[in-house]
Amino acid sequence: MDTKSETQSLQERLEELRRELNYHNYRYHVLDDPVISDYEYDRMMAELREIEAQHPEWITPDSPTQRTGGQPASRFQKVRHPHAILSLANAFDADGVRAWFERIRRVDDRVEHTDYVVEPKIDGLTVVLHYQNGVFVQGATRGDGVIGEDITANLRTVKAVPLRIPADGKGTPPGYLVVRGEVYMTIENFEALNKRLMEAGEKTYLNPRNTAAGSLRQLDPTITASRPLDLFVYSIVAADVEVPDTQWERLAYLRKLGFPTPPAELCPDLEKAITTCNIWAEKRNEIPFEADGIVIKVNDMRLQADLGVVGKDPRGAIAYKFPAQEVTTQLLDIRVNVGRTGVLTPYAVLEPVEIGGVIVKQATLHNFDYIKGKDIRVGDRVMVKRAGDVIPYVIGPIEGARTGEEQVYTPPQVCPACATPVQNIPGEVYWYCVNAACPAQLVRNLEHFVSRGAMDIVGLGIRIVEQLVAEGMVHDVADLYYLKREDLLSLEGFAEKKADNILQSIENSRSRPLERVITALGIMGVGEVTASDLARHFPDLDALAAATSEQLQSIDGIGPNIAEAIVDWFQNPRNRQLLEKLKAAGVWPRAQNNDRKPVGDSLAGMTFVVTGTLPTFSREEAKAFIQAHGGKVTDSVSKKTSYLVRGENPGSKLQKAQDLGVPVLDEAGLRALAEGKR
DNA sequence: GATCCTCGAGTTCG
DNA sequence: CTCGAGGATC
Repeated sequence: MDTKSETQSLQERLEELRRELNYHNYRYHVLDDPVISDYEYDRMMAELREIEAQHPEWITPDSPTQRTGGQPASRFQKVRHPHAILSLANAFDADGVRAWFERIRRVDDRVEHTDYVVEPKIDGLTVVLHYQNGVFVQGATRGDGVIGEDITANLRTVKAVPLRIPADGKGTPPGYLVVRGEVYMTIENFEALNKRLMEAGEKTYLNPRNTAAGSLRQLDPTITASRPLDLFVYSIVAADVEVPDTQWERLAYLRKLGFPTPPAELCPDLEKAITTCNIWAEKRNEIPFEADGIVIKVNDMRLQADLGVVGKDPRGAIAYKFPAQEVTTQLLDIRVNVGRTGVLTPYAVLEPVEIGGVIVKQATLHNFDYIKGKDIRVGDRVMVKRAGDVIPYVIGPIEGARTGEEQVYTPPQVCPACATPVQNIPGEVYWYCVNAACPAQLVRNLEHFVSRGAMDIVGLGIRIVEQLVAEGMVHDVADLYYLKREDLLSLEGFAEKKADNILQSIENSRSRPLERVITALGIMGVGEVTASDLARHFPDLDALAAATSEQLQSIDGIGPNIAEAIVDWFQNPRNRQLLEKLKAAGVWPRAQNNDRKPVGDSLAGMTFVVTGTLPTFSREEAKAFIQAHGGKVTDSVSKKTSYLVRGENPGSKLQKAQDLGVPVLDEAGLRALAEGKR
């Protein structure tokens, strides 16, 4: 390898990183309108540090590593902090934390036996609060760490900021005290605020951090006052009295003065601290505010001070960053899927990007109104988030990053699969392809028909379904029962074993109970729950086909719309033909005597929601267990939910349950409840 | 008529 | 998990 050109390209990368970082710094600190996520910024900074560590001769005073922030905006008065408000070095995994430990151990061997305080790194806006004789006299933003902005008037409106300490009036206040904290917004308050802003037709915020920063930097304090902001205080910047000499005791001291402090844990050694971090990382979705990582601090403040500072990062603490759940990327294209009901669903094609450990290339955009409402354009830099742990979605465009090249999206006039003009029911959000013979719809229909909750034909996945449709072997779902062995063998990738397995699966599905078959038909608005209600009221499909709208509406949960959809479905000649074919194929279940005895009624009258993975039950088993004991299972937590059953890695439902005060059980608790024990 | 609850439909990656 | 919409309830 040519080392000369390698050095050259490394130097180019260095320049590029500096340029980028300077620009993003300016966007973040001066314009208050960042165009990349903090995580990406941290990553770039880490890369730059890495290069500079290898080539210390390249470090220049204007390198972004040599300072911590940009120039403060001019509209607020500038404030010089009594001491530099430092930032933190980052680690991105447990080994990064251990490497930090090794570094500081070499500096001072007392590190060997120190303990640590672990606190969440809250995603908000850092503030510095000044108290004179117990009275709040000034508050400032962090700014570049040396000079911040005076936002006293705004901070006074934040209820969590004590205007007088000690807040309980007991004891003497220090003559002079400066503390550091983080102003943030809880996820719940953020969502409520965004909803309000949206309803008022105003611009919404992308995330809680953005909102907290934007709210605090309002020139009009009455706007700040209307924003539900919160505060955590976690460090003492300056004081004219003796303060405790460990971080752990300082937190207690701050609490005693009346400051809200973050949840924290005292860990006897580093491995314990790392374990604690990992536990918190897993519980990340349960905390009511957004955190982008966890801070590990050497508990002994004297040792912290002695360890000193590298650049602008104190050695005595490190931020263990979570993998990003929210990142920005380029929206390359918007394409459209056709669902089995003919609904057109737009999705975003993204510049591949890593979110929470997986590479995301696509994200749903829900519907065309969503694109329009958020003003998402092709070519935009967008903020993408993985909801809970799984499905990525586009939160919105970063308008500040626009170049003018972005294209406003126009929904298609015709179905992307069959070119039939699209239709929309006025007042409704969705657009439909109304072609009953649309091949895309047929594929989706078959997919639904063979799916687990319907006919459960195992081994018949989307790929094979697509093949069957493409070869013209299947024109409706009933054709599956008329497939010949030779047909399957003629398909690409089919050998005898595979063909026989699939034929056997299809054969097995002939005996599915009535409710499954009703689900499989794919009547609009009729899913598993409604299908099973219907199966309880009608002995077979002929009886259901003969039902009038009035009869159907007498069933709980079925109103005029769904009743009409059912009647319409059975009147459609195509569907009548389909039913004949099913009947001839022997797929004609009769309602079973639904007198499987409930094991008990100990859970009667109670509604349950399950979240996360349970130790021994699968989701389906848990559901069956609850139902067998007379309980009801629904999907969403509401005030009517009696208990939330939580497993490993719970989703946002747990948060909601806690907000609503719904009691939470684990699997053992559920079993105990079912058995009537307390 | 408004609000809450429940259901259905579409969806990502490995 | 998210959203929209239908249905139930006050």
